[in-house]
This record gives sequence, C-alpha cells and structure tokens, in this order.
Amino acid sequence: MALEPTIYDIARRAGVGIATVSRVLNGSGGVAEATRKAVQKAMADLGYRPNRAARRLAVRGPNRPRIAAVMPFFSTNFYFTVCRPLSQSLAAADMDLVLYDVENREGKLRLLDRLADERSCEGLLICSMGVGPERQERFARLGIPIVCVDYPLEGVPSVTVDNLAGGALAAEQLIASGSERLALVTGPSAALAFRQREEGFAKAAGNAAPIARADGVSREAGRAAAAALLDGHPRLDGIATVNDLLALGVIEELRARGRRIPDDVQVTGFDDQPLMDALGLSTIRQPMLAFGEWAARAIQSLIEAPRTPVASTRLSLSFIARGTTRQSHHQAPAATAAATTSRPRAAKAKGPIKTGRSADKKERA
Amino acid sequence: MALEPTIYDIARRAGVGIATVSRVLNGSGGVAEATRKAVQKAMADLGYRPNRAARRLAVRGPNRPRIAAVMPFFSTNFYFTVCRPLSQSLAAADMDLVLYDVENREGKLRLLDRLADERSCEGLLICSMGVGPERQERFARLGIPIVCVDYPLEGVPSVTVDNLAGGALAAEQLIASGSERLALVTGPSAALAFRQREEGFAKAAGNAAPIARADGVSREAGRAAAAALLDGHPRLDGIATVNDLLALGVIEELRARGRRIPDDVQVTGFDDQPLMDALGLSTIRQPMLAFGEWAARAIQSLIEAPRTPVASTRLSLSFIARGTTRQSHHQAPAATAAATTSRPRAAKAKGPIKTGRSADKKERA
DNA sequence: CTGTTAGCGCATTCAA
DNA sequence: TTGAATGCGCTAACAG
Repeated sequence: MALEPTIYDIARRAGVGIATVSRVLNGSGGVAEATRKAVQKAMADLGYRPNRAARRLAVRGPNRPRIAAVMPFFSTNFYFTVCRPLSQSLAAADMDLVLYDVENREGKLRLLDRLADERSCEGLLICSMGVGPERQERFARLGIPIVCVDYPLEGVPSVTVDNLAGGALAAEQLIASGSERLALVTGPSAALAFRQREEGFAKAAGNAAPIARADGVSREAGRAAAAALLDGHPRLDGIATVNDLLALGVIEELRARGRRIPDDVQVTGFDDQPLMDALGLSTIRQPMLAFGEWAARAIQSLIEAPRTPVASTRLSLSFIARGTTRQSHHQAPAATAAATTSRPRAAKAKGPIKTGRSADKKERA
Repeated sequence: MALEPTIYDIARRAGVGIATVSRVLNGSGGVAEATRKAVQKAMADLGYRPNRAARRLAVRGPNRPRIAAVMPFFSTNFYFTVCRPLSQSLAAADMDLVLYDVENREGKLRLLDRLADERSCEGLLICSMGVGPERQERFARLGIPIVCVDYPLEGVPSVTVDNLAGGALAAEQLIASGSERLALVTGPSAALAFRQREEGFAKAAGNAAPIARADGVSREAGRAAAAALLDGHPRLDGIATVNDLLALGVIEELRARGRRIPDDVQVTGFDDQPLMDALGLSTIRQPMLAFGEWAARAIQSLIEAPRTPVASTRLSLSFIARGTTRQSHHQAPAATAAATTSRPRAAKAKGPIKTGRSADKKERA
C-alpha cells in the first residue's frame, strides 16, 4: 500500500459510507457515538491523513496566493529586516509567505525546480540571487510572477541599489576622514552585489588597494580575512567591508592586534543591520525597509494583474557615520550621485553600548 | 462574475477544448502557435488564475506537509534564532515552513481560526503563546498536530525552560557579584514567560525589589522603563531584565545618566540573542538552537505517526557573564537546579565591540 | 494537433 | 443517523 489511504478506504474498513467518514472528520455532528468511534479507529489503523488539495477543491476554499521567498535567510539580519515589512504587507494583502532558506547555488536551483514542478507557489520572491534564463522562462509560462530584491534580473521587476556607488562611497568616506592606505574585506564572489561593491571600491580607492575575500559573511570569516590582510599589509589605516558582520570580525582582529579604532584604523560596514547603532559601527545603510515594501507591492500587483508590467527601481544608499570612523573633513564627492551621506553625530566609540540616537532611526529610502 | 474563471470558461471563449487549455497552461507542447495565442488571449482577458488545489489533486502531487509557524517573529531575534535550525530540519524532512508573524493576541486567534477553517497547514508550531482549549480541541479533531515552543501547553508536546529559575538566577548572579539594591525591567504581562521570570526574580531578590514593566520588548521600551525606575529608585545598583533588547535600553538610559556599568550598576539580559557577545552583555542564555531542533523533530514525528505521543521537555538556562556584570565572588546557589552557570571570562567592558570568544560559541542544551 | 472522457479525494446535498 | 450521488477544477490517457 504505497498510496495514502482515502476516506473510501476507511469507510470500507469501518463499514460505513464515505459521508459518515467525512462527518466525523469535520466534527459536523449528527454521528452516533459508536460509529464515530469505529471510524476513528479505522483512521488510526490506516494512518489516515486527509488530502488537503481534495478538500480545498471540494470546499472551494480560498485560493490564497502563496509567495515563496527564496533567499539565504539566515545568513544575515539583512534578510530578516527585509522580510519584516514584506511579511506585514503580504499578510495585509491576504497572501501567505512561505520561507525558503537557501544556502548555495545548488540548493537554490533544486528548490526552484521543485517549486516549478509542483507549482507550489503563486508568486516568487528572490533575494540577492539570479535565476537561470530557462528557469525564468519556465516560471513565466506557468504564470508564476517573479520579483527580485537586491539583484537586477532582466525581464523581471527588481529593487536594487547602486552597489558600485556604494563601494565607492565607502572608500570615499574613509579617505575623507583621513585614511590613506585602504583595503576591502569582501565576501564570496558568487554574490553579484559583492563584486559590484568591490569594483566601486577599487575605482575610488585605487587599484593598489588590497582586497581580501572572506569565506562567508560571518564575523569569523571577517576576522580571518582581516588577519590575512593585516599580515600582508600591516600599515593599513582604513578597512571597508561589504557587510556589517564582516566589519565586526575585522574589528575583533584589529583589537586583538592592539590597533585602536578609529584612531589607528577606520572601519566601515555595509547594510546597517539592526544593532549596528548600538555597536557604534560606521556603515553604509541599505534601504531594507523599502526593499521589503516595494517587493510586497510588486508581487501583489503582479498577482492581481498578471499582465501588467512593473517597472524596476533603484534605491539609494547612505553613509552612516558612527564610532568606527573619524569625523570627516571633506564632503564626499558629489560624483556618486545615487549615494547620499548623512552624519548624525560624531559618536566616538567609548562604551560597549553606544547609541547614535539621532537621525539613525528611520531609513531614508 | 464573482467566481474565478476556470479552464472551461477560457476554453469556451477561445473556442477550444479544455485539454488544449491545459496544454498551453503547462507548456506541454503540441499546440499550434495560433491556438496557443488564442488561448493565452482568453486567459488574459478573463484574468484566469489556475486553481492549485485542483491541479494538485489531479496530478496527485506530493502532499508536502506545511508547517505553520506562529509567533511574534519580528519582535526579537530570539525567534529568528529558533527558526534557523527549525527551517533546516523541516527542509531536510521535506516539509514547508510557512511563517505567520503575529503581534498580539487578537491577531493570533484570528489566524488560528483561519488556519483551522481553511486547513491550510498540516502541522502547527506555536511559540511563546497559548491556544484556547476549544481551538486546541478543534485542531485535534482536524488531525493537525500542535507543538509548542517556549510555552507549556497542556496536552501538546512542548519545549520550555524553567523561567522561574531563570528569573531567580538573574537575581542571584547580580547579588553574587555585589549588587544590593536590585530591580527588574520586565515586558508586557501577556507573556507567560515574563510573568514567570518576574516571580522567580522576586523570590530571589526579595519582594521589596521594584519591578518596572516596559511597554514592549524594544530598546526604546527598555529605556523608558529604566528611566521611570531610576527616577523612583536612584540608588539601584543591579538591574535584571527579561530580554536582551530591554537590557540594551536600560544600559542606554544608565549611560545617559552617567552611571558606569558595571561599576555603579550591573545589568543582565535574557536570551543571549546574536551579537550580545559583541555588545558585551551579561545575560541568561536560552537554548534557542535546541528549541528549534526539538520542535522540528517533534512536529516531524507527530506528522509521520499521528497517534504517537511525544513527551515534552524542559531545557536548562545558563548565565553568561560578560561586561555588564562584575566578577562574581560566590557561586550561585545550587538551589536553582535547572539553571547552570558558566563564566567564560570576566570581560570588562571597554570598546564598543567586545567579544567574549570563549565558551560563548555553542549553547549547552 | 485537438476534443472527449474519466478520475484525483473530499464535502454536500438529498433521500432513506 | 446514514448512504448514494454529484461536482469542485484540472490533468492525462485515449481517440480522432
């Protein structure tokens, strides 16, 4: 018996009609206690499990759209923060959010294929990753709209930021506040955003500036990368990173080596994840809130009006000055148009908990 | 036309058979370009949206169990951390994780009713919240197993910790390291865990110790509560909290008032969320990883073998000493059996980023 | 290439 | 209180 038992099976076994089985199943009353028991026993014996598809078809239950959110969810609080507005918007629009955490390219592809095979979602939300053109085409044929966040995918609406400008902004800020020997700690090259930030950084810092690639986006990875970097370039006085956690790792290593921050070396992060203000990390803020809100709206309109095209948007980044950089003397070049700068207050790093409670609160999308 | 159009509708409109419609729908090939276009136009015109229930029934698609995870997901990183192992376990077991963020009691009840009405999940995972007995009974009848995390619900398997002991542990640690005038900053009384921690704290700190109730579990709420507390009791030298974020808020307020930590006043958190080590917060660690793993296993076995009872478990808490408390002189009383203590290293708070890289890494479930 | 037909598993009349 | 019959929307043979 490879197949799942159905109400027919249990009806036969209990010596009743399927209607009766259905009744006890739904507690619709009007069933003799004896027969109910018999039916329940039969269900238990056969390990019956109702088929929800059949039920929903029969009951004409609401075809509540399910949005599959595919992303390396647990890698960083960036995704958590993006998902917050997303979740709320979707709930308000009466859609379900199904979370699919993917850690690597293989996992992602396998998942996408499965989603397509089983049509297990009505909308696809992909973060920081691409989709093969053939897969993209497949979803299109199936009528499953795709929306991309933090990744520019041709042919589908996406919200992105100018990562190239962001990378440059980091370098510029470091320079503006006095660093002369810059370096960058980046993450796995699989991420397009990282590669773009690297490029932007190199453009602004000069190609001589060393770039160390961390093996992941964790603090540990950042620390290891910083160690390697500092071994080769002990005189560095400004380290940018492509991610806040990496920056924290860099800072740990710097401290372990007795370098003072920001006096000896300045450090910047990227994202402005939650708690970075408490940690006093200078960083480049991504409009995570806006990311989530935009994505929710886009997928919503795509589901309600399948053929209506949605225009992609590009949001801007801003530098948040905190305790790991010094006061900047020059304004950042206006060249990086898409990136704006804000300096709430020159919060010198002192205690373990340091809050920049100024303009830090709301992001400026 | 209140009803959704079906393939019959579009078949009629396009002047073809339903099979053809189905073909273009699935890209199964073997359709003349002309007819395909006609069909697609009809679909567009009628705003056709395939009914997934029908499809899955017809195709006998895998009845992949969907686990609805109901919790105040975005309130704290506690849930994020619990969900990580949960997500991975479920994925490995071939189940989908559907996230339902609920912010309050009403939202929760409404959601639970909807889940039951629509049978939109095969398993229910509830965090930090109860379910009404009638609702519980309803899910039971529907054959939808429930598992509770961080909340002891009679009749359903649950993972919990001894919050009473946890509250006491906080007070004891504060006392052991020299505080004499204790206070507690707690959260909304709706949360059972908070109430229990309050009770435990009061028992160990004495009923004279003031308890301030914050209006939420955010840093802002913690800070506000601390302000009120300090206004009324300026000489406090030890403040425990029921949540890390609250503790961070307390610390902000303390610093704003020029009190030194831990010299003038010691502070403890609760949970040991991610980054608390970097922030140097002394706290009581919850076994979040184990929470998630256990829940995944429980729901799994309940789905595979519906009638098999699963025993609840209670995991233990441990105190993690970091920079916001002083070195303790006495061992914590052995009375709080369920709670163990560990002091990796007396990390004096110095820089904005301070890492206790010792035994901090893995939790001790 | 395309239409006809027969289920998929369940809820729900309607009679009995 | 119970059973037989019907249909939910779609896919998949099987004929044409």
